[in-house]
Amino acid sequence: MAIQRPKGTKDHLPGTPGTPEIQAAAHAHIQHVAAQLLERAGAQFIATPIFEEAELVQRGVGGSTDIVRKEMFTVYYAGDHGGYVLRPEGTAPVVRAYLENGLKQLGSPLKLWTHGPMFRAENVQKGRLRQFHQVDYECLGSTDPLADAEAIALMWDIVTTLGLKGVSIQLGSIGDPEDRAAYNDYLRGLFTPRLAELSEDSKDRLSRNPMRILDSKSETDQAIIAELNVKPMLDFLGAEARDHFGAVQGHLQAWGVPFEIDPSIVRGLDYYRRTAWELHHAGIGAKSALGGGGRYDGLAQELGAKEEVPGIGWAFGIERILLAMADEGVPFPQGPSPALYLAALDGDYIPLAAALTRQARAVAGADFSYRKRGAGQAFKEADKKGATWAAVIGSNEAAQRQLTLKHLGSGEQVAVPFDELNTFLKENA
RNA sequence: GUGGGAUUAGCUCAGCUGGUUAGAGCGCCUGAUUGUGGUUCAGGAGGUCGUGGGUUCAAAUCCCAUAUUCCACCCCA
Repeated sequence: MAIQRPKGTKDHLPGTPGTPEIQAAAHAHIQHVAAQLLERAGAQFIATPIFEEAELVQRGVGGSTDIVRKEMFTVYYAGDHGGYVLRPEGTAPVVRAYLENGLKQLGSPLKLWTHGPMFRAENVQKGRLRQFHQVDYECLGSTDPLADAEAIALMWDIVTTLGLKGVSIQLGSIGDPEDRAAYNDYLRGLFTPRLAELSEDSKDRLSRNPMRILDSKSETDQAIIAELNVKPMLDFLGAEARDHFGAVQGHLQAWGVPFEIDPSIVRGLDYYRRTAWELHHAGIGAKSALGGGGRYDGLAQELGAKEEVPGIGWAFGIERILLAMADEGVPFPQGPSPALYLAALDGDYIPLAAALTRQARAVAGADFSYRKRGAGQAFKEADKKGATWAAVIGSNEAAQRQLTLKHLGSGEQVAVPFDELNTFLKENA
């Protein structure tokens, strides 16, 4: 094997080899289901470049995050440009495009969705790739808790429509920036005297992001946390954030969307505030998050907008959805299979088979053999291609100007004149 | 970035303590099959044994490095 694909990437293949994670048709299915539900909800499709100015990611995602500190793919070209980055997530680019193109003119709030590859230079393990694919939804221009609840409900509708049963929504609020600052101060005050006892990771967390200490996997850390009787973030919410969080929960309950309050939820990107949530599934490895989202009312100004554009959005990982579906044994639709397969019994009739096939493609999937085939071979090929109907063309068919179509599922045979073929396929494909 | 396991045909894997032309099943191609598929039978293609180096008369097998992958940590989708 001379050249291999880069570490942490997957080829999306036709057919059904290996896991659904690499099946092109399975990826397309997820996108299709998401597209349908999101567009029914009024979300409009938007696509942004795969690469962006490095500064967009640094300011949007946040300089203290692991994404910016150690996971950026930087792109240089022959010139003195400082470098682009392959986008690691979708929200900052969508907000950038909204601001740059004045999409406010389309009305407010504006619901947008996108999908495509994202890039993070991480170490690889199951469900964790360097190029992965996300479906991304953003609702810009509203601070209403209805926007939050609707976003969460849409995500829930997509995973349940896909057939997943084992998904849970972990919902929390990280408050407004001043609430979070107060909580971080509280945590630092609590943990600093115990600094020497904390794990190495948590010593580092104490300065960068104290909330992360709370879900440390270290037993000694957890013992200290239990001993200190740490208050949850939710106790520090200001009145507005608390009311907002309560309203979000109320809407979800009214709509029958199940969720669990997770007071320790911490999202990895700096721009989040107030509502934050994750979708989890037990069957996809150590990282059980299928996706997550949150509110990011400060992001637009961080990117240089003069006026604030409140927003809320989420993303889920298509590969992780596929792993979850495989874990539950949820079936996937396969790639395209023709409604009709034709083969000529004699070389003289190959042009006729080709012409009829092309005619049939006006109404249905159709394919034919380039070579003359024996009748047995013809049906074997048709079967292998997953055709619904198959027929051979020889002197009889050519003389009578009709096909004997055989239904490969039932074995039933039907005589269909050439000029009624398309009508027949339209009704029976 | 850290620690551990794995890597032999397209896929799943066998290959004993080093020994001559590296195997199986599935899949693929051809034929039995100049007029009816899923079955069966026969034949065939496909391998730098992840890569590079070392030890040895001799390496898929032992040693070192490296790549990829899986598991865990960090952390995210």
